[in-house]
Amino acid sequence: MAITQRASIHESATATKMRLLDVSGRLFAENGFDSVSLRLITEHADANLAAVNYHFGSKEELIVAVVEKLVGPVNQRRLALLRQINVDGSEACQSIVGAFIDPVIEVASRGDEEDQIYCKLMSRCIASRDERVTSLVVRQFPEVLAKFVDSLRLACPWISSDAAHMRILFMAGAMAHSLFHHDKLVIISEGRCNISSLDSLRDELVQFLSAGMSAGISK
Amino acid sequence: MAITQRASIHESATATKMRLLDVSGRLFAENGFDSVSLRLITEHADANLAAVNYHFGSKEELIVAVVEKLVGPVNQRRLALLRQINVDGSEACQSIVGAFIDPVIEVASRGDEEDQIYCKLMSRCIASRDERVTSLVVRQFPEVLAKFVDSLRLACPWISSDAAHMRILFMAGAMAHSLFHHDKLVIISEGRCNISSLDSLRDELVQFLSAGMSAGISK
DNA sequence: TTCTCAATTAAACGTTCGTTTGAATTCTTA
DNA sequence: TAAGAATTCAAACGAACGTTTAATTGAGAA
Repeated sequence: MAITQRASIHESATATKMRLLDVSGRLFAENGFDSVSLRLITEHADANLAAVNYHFGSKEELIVAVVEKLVGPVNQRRLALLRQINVDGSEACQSIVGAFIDPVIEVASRGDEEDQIYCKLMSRCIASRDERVTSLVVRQFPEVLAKFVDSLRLACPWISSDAAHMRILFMAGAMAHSLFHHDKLVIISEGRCNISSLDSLRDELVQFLSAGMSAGISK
Repeated sequence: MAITQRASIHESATATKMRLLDVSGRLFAENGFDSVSLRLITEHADANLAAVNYHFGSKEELIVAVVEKLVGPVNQRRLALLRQINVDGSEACQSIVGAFIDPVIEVASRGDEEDQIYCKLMSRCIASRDERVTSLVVRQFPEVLAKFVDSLRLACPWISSDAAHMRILFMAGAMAHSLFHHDKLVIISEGRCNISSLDSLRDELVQFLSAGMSAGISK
């Protein structure tokens, strides 16, 4: 008997489904997961209101799909960059910091759009305390955290395990926050600071963070 | 004629109003501004559902009241600490970082409660992109940012204005993120890291950030 | 062509939200 | 104590949300 059963919800990839993923990413990045309604998403994606529930099952599963599509590749790239580092070199800390930050910058610069929506979405994920998102982060970050802690302690043997963990946390926070809010800096500084490009922000971040990472030997 | 008009909404300070402020702070800190409904707030505060609208006008004005009550004093304390710093000293950067962080730690340690709800609320404000909150932040932080930039550039004259602004942004991000998520670190590290106290986190933060702040002279 | 099933559509459902209302109650003060 | 203002209360309102349903469309296989 020829069984032609309906494809699993996560296997098919129609044009509508991909449009929903793309539009959702944009809107979630700019306005947060809760504030964006399915009606807004489906309007922007030229789809019917029921399309999200049909293709993804629920709004929650849509969020999961959007986040996993974004975070997974970035973390894989981080680990790949980390493996290439010589932890004995004099610039090991800069390389470690770069391995953490650059995959995000790359994703942000890859898009054909002007605004850096992927930075904002990524930062939103890191900074979120929403259970739907943090459960994803908790699932995806242990390996990244462990590997970066190992590399950091190889490069800077005087750092305790607890301190190394905290410094990775500091790095993630500084990166997420600055990628998220650097556009507000021109307002809060009342025009005195104008970040020209993502690359200049990246360079300042690396200089700042690598100094913090290796702190403590001379004290 | 003796006009006894109703007091302005923001002047009176009944016990109910203060209970609402207190309970709202706790719930907002733990669950975010949107997720917490007026019904949940008024239940926890032993008040009627209409109490918030009566005492504050709207939920939005309640949020403003909660945030301003928290952020205002912290920023004043920051500026006070900053004025006491000798920017020529060898430990100027540590003092600058301390002036930024310690007021938050003080508020967090002041409460009689165990959990550090004020840290979380403060971090939620800093990290938020909610218009209601960011407009408050944009209004309250220009002076703090400008003064910290000035002090940093006096202590480290080789830092450009743009770089100084960015480093303050990095500091705020690392602080907000780590105060917000340090409780998740034990999970993500799979038990390998256990932050014992807020003070130990503070000390690591200061060491990390002051190194980042003064980075660049030897390059 | 006819059948089949994935995809789309319009409409409605039940819930939750912030807000409003008007009466009841408590507190103040003359 | 009596009058009036301040506060509390139960109840309801309209809007917005995620979700579901049943009918319809459209393309590929038999």
